[in-house]
Amino acid sequence: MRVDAQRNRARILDAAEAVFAEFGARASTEEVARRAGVAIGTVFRHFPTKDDLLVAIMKRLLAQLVEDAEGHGLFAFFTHTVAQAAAKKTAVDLLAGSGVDIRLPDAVGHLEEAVGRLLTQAQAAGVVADSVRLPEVMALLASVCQGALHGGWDKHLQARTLAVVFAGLNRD
Amino acid sequence: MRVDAQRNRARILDAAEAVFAEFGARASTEEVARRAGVAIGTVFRHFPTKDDLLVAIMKRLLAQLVEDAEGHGLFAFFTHTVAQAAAKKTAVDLLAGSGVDIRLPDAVGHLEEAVGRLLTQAQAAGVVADSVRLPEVMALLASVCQGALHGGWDKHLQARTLAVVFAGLNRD
Amino acid sequence: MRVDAQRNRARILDAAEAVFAEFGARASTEEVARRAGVAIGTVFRHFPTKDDLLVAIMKRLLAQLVEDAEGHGLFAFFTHTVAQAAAKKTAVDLLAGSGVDIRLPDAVGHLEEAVGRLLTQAQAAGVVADSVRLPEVMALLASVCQGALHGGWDKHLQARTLAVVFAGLNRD
Amino acid sequence: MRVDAQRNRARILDAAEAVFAEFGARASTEEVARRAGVAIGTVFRHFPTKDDLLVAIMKRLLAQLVEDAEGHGLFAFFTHTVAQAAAKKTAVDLLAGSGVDIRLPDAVGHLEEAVGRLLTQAQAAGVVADSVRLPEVMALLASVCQGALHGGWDKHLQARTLAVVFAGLNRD
DNA sequence: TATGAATGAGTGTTCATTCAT
DNA sequence: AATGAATGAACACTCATTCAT
Repeated sequence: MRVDAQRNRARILDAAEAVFAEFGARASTEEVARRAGVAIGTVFRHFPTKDDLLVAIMKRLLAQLVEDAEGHGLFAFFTHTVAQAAAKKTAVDLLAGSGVDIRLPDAVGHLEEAVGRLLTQAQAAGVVADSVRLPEVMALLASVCQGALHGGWDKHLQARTLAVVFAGLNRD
Repeated sequence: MRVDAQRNRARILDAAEAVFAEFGARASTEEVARRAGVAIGTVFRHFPTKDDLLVAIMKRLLAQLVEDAEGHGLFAFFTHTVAQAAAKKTAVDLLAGSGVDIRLPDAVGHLEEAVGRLLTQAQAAGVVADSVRLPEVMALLASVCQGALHGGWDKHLQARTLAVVFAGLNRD
Repeated sequence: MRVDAQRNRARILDAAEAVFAEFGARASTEEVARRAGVAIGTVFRHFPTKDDLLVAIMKRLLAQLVEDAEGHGLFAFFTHTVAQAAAKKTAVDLLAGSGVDIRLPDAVGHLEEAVGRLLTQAQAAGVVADSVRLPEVMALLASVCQGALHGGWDKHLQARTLAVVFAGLNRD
Repeated sequence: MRVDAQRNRARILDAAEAVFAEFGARASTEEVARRAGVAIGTVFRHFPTKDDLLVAIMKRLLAQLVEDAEGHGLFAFFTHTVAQAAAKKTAVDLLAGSGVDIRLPDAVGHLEEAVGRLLTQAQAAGVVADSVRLPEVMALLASVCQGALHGGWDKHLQARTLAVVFAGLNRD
């Protein structure tokens, strides 16, 4: 039974990620249940509140970002993350706080650590100026992701925009 | 009575701007009416649809931005707009499209023209590289505004982040 | 000023007849005002209540029926009235009492008198059996009008249905 | 819980039939819920739209008519149905199309078949002329029901009116 | 533990009616 | 007398959440 429950939890998370990515955080919990192939009660058993569900998604997405950060350079990570932004609509949306107030100190902290490592490497490699600090890097990452997401930028605009940011990081 | 109606229209817009800034676009039209000191029917007489109200707010805010663009340099305008972002939460939020689908080609077009002029001036003055084009400037403006808004950045972080962007624009 | 008011009253009645015929009694008073080229307040000055307006229309339509009754035989009047039913949707609808409770003893009385005269003539001419009384004639008239109206009968079905009724009146 | 749901569905239908019969199709869904002893959400769970509820009532009533048609002669069925009309106000009202646009081809088709059988029998028995066809029989049935319903006819007037119709059917 | 029916507060919107101009 | 802006009760419908089965 534990196994089934675990499987259901995962299914619900997957469904929720897809549904919220498609319709925004205003999508109904019923729709999530439908997509997960589960009754509405089951969703609420696993996540007593809609917000709990959103928080859980966020945690997964942030963990995914941390994983992505391993094995890339800072600029590659930036580019990759921005490109994914539209696909992972929810993450950015939720970080952006669409109605829901979410605090995820741990998950965010881990991401900051990961990006911090990339920053240090980039500075050691001389591609980012020493005066740059982590907060503005995180700020720029979040900003450009949101811009890319909501603006519907094409690849070309993404590239041009990131070029400006990278130039700015390289030397300011 | 035209005068009173005009006054009410303005009051409703002010109230709506405040309410939507505080609670997001999901705030109820009733709350707007309450804050405007007006019956719900009056809101719907002036704006037959909640979306009409949101569009009207957007138009005002974009017009305000256009006005702000006159008489500033590009970087000053950038800085000022980002600083205002949190105060004018709605504008960015709506541009970001939280649920509501809004097309404002005219108003957006005017803003682009205004920023385009600033860009040309900045390039003439040699503070922005000639390779920079308007689309990425708009993209960066929107991005950083959203970042500043949702991330709750303090003045210091705003400044550091913009410093990177300005350096990037200056030379990339 | 009296003249203008009278003109407005007539315009409102005309508009109301058209609007209610087109959209049913659920049409809004605003729509009537719009079609009459008059402000909503003017409608309510002339007819303090929507029901008052409906009653006024009914009176006009019944008076029209009385006029139609002059110079026709009973069967011709029947046929003509049924054919008009769809065009004069409201009359039948209101007689049918769609929500609104209306008592129009005088107007209905006059119509009954007129039809009574036709009945007497028809019996004198031997085309309607002597055993037939006015109440069932009125009942059949109202019934078939409603049927024709709501059923969307074509001319052919109208004719066949009336043929049965006329045969029944001729000899029962 | 399927059982409880079924019970609720039935209760809602009963309540709706009563409420719409009493107040017309303009009665509020809330009133139906109240009379059914159920929360408003339950009504909408079973009938996602007010129109769905009206359609469901219609289907039930038409099915009832079909059932009534079994085991009666045409005239008896006519008489019985007209007498019931006032009690089953809604059916006629809805067939009459008060505002709501409803298509019930199947249910109506079944009723036509049933009445068609009665007609054939009546013609075989020689009480209805061979020249009479089903469409005008249906038309007369609907018409007289509406007349009886909205005119508030007493038993006596019903009988006299139907006598004319039956005479007309017998020989025209 | 899963189900899905039930709840009911809340939302956007309409419209008859009132009333200040 | 006419205008049309304002009112506010009412409505159809949604959805997060609870709970009986």
